[in-house]
Amino acid sequence: MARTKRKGLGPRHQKILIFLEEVLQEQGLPPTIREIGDATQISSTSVVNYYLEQLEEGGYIERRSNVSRGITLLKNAAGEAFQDIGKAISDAMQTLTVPLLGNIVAGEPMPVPASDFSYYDPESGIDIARSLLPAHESEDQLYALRVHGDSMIDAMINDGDIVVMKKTNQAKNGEMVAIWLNDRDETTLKYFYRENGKVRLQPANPTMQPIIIDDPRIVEVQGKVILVIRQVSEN
Amino acid sequence: MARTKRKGLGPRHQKILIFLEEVLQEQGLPPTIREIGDATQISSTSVVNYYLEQLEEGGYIERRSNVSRGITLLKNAAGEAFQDIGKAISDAMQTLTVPLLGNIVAGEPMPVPASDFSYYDPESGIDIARSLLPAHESEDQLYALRVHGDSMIDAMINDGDIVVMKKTNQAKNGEMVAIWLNDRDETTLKYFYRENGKVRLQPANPTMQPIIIDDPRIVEVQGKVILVIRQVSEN
DNA sequence: ATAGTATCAGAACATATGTTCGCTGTCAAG
DNA sequence: CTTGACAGCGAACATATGTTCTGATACTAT
Repeated sequence: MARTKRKGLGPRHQKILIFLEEVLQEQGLPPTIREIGDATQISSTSVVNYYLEQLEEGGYIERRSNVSRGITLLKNAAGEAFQDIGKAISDAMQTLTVPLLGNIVAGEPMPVPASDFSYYDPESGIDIARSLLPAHESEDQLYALRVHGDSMIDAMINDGDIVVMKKTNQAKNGEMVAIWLNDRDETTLKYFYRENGKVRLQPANPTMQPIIIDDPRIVEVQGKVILVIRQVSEN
Repeated sequence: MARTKRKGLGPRHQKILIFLEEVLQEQGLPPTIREIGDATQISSTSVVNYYLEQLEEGGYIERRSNVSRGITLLKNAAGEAFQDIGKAISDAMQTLTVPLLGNIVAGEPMPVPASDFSYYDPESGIDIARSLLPAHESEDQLYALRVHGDSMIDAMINDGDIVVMKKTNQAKNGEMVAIWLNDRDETTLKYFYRENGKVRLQPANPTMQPIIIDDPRIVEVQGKVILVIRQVSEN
């Protein structure tokens, strides 16, 4: 009924992408439609626009409408993700700042973010390379706490360590979670296992014995441990 | 005869420079004159232009005439040269890739980089945000090892943990170092103290007893521990 | 006070730049 | 052959954006 649909990138798409990469590298400023046209031997601005629309659909670029030079390169001609020129976006992609909300102190409930804590004033933050985190962690569910004292020694966590947590109320088997024990008035970090109606809390330190909780209602999951960081002091 | 000449940067110059830096970081696209005006409470485009001219004279920015958004930031408000937009330099500044050289296994000497290992082919690397490291660590002295087994439990280091080390042959008191014990044929991580001719190796776990070495010659410092990272598995 | 300069506003202007539309040519399927 | 999707051109249009001009205000050295 018609011509076969375009499969991949035609030579003009590629030319445009290559030119975009070049210009961004050299000028630090995205080109105009007419500049692209000149560079790629496309005489009409509408045709350039035509290809830009396709590239945007394909996820290669991003455009801001009615903004001059409002083109952002996302993938290059080879399809590799392109570190955006001039943007720290790639920074934000590679490193992630997790708010340091407070301290874990033995005998006190540990700080837990409000259910919506997307806006708040972090006293300070911890920078974590994204590659250290599980792939899909959404930034706004994470927070960090600093451990004070030796109360978490059975979790192999030392005084001064930083734990990066993910806010959650339920634990899956095998996850390390922060748990508030109603009957003892204390917070601990343990591996969580639900076993025929009971809850087994397993210390990270394999030389230590688990705690078996008969009544699951007295355990309250505060969050899930994602990462532990220990900065060994310089002294 | 007239008003005293402007000396340095007025508050508006600074506001503009700061805004420029911000926008470039976040948008990756220089702002228009009107956008600058809005952001800095300058109601007239001519006034913005006025300040931009001054900033250009002062070498803070560069402008391309008759080009929309043709502003390039050269120095920031503090007068520091601004990392060239469009370079991944800022990436490299904030995150640092430490080569993962191998594993620590009980009873085997742990891998130590050759004295010059600036060029080599890392099988893999660990990304660390610079802010997690002591300020002045030079990148090429660092390497990482993964701990296998429970042999480092007395150092509060678990199976699977990653230790970031700095290559060194001598330890200062109070530093946590990797030590090869000649007489026992094993590597351990301990806090190092030299005390009247003897060496005291203190486990990180405060519940455990130190090792006292009478003859300092049987301890061989392999490196110094900078950071310990534990990625809690997802399962 | 007076003059001269720096600072600022607002408008008018010029043009740089994105958007839209009509029209043409090609090609493959029906 | 006809049709319809694709590719392309050029012009017209709308507006986003830099530039310039006139005038007002404030401040300071003379």
